[in-house]
Amino acid sequence: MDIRTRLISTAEQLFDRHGFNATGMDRLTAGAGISSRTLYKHVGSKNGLIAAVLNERDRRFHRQVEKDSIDALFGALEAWSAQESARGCLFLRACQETGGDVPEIAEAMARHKQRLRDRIGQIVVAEIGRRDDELVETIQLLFEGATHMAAYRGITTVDVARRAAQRLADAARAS
Amino acid sequence: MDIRTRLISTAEQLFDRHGFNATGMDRLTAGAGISSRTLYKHVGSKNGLIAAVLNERDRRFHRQVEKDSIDALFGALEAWSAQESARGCLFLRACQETGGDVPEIAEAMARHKQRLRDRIGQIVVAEIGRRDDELVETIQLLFEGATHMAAYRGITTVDVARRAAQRLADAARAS
DNA sequence: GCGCATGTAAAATGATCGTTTTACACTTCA
DNA sequence: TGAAGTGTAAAACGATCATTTTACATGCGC
Repeated sequence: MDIRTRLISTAEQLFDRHGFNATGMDRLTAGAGISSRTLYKHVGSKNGLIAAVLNERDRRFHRQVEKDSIDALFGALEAWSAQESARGCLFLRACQETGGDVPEIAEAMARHKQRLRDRIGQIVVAEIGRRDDELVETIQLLFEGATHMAAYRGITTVDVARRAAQRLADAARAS
Repeated sequence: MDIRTRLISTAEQLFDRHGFNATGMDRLTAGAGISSRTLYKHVGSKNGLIAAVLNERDRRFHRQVEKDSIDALFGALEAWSAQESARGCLFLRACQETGGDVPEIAEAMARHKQRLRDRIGQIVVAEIGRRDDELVETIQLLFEGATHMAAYRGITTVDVARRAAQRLADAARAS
């Protein structure tokens, strides 16, 4: 496997499991099996590594979440939570741990959330045949809620979110 | 003001603004205007301080959220987000930053979430005249979602969550 | 075969971490 | 009067932080 890929992948796991500040560079180099010199050649700094991890995660996330129905969207979230482990939104966590002071990290978060919103917007059109910004925001609320509640109640909460979103879409379709 | 109160209050602000690990003891002592010796006499350790902050926040939060209707519940969340600043759930953040490895912190989080759930349970009974676990979980999903979405979309999202919860309760009442 | 990129190992950088300790000042109450 | 309690200031603790540097090994194209 490519060095950069291996580095970013192990860093993602360590950041997710232990937090960003609590994960030192030595644990990252040891985990990836590379020297610190190589790490800095590839990502420049720890913040650069965090940003790289987020951007890579964003790509993988949206590949998995590229669905056209509410049912499939929350099915994808359920699968994601099951395989990646549910510890809340890593993008929000990165921003919170850095106080929102690192531009490359804050921008990665903003991009990620905007893409999620766009995707839900497309799903709403597919489900009810027209745009409905309030419904989009409500589904995003349920999605965000499920992401974080799964951290302490388990992934069964994703199913509850899915049903609620479905019911609200049904009501919007009928009106 | 009491020393301990002042310490916990300034620590809460610093933790919320900059994160737990990123806030050093010197910034905490300087912020509270006390010596490090006094800090350790009062809370024992940094983790002890975090736990104390969370438990105090839990008390204040539930005092503010002690409402009997969906409308008032989300109104309280809106006020909370406006005055305390919206940076996601501080209880979840504390657990995430410590990897869930500190019992006193993990327990404070669990207690906080259980109390929130109980409160929503009472509201549901008041609103539709009977228990409905699915509705309780859905409202908690919207509450949790609003808490985190407010961090990057502003507090207007709380209003969207309130309306969705209201509509779902109306539907449950009618069925 | 030479130069160059790319890697490693390991030490050094200076700063900052959480925590403890030493030494001293003030109040309170018996 | 004096001991106990509660506070401060400041230094020291060893550990760990992110980052840079020094010295050396490898493989590849010209």
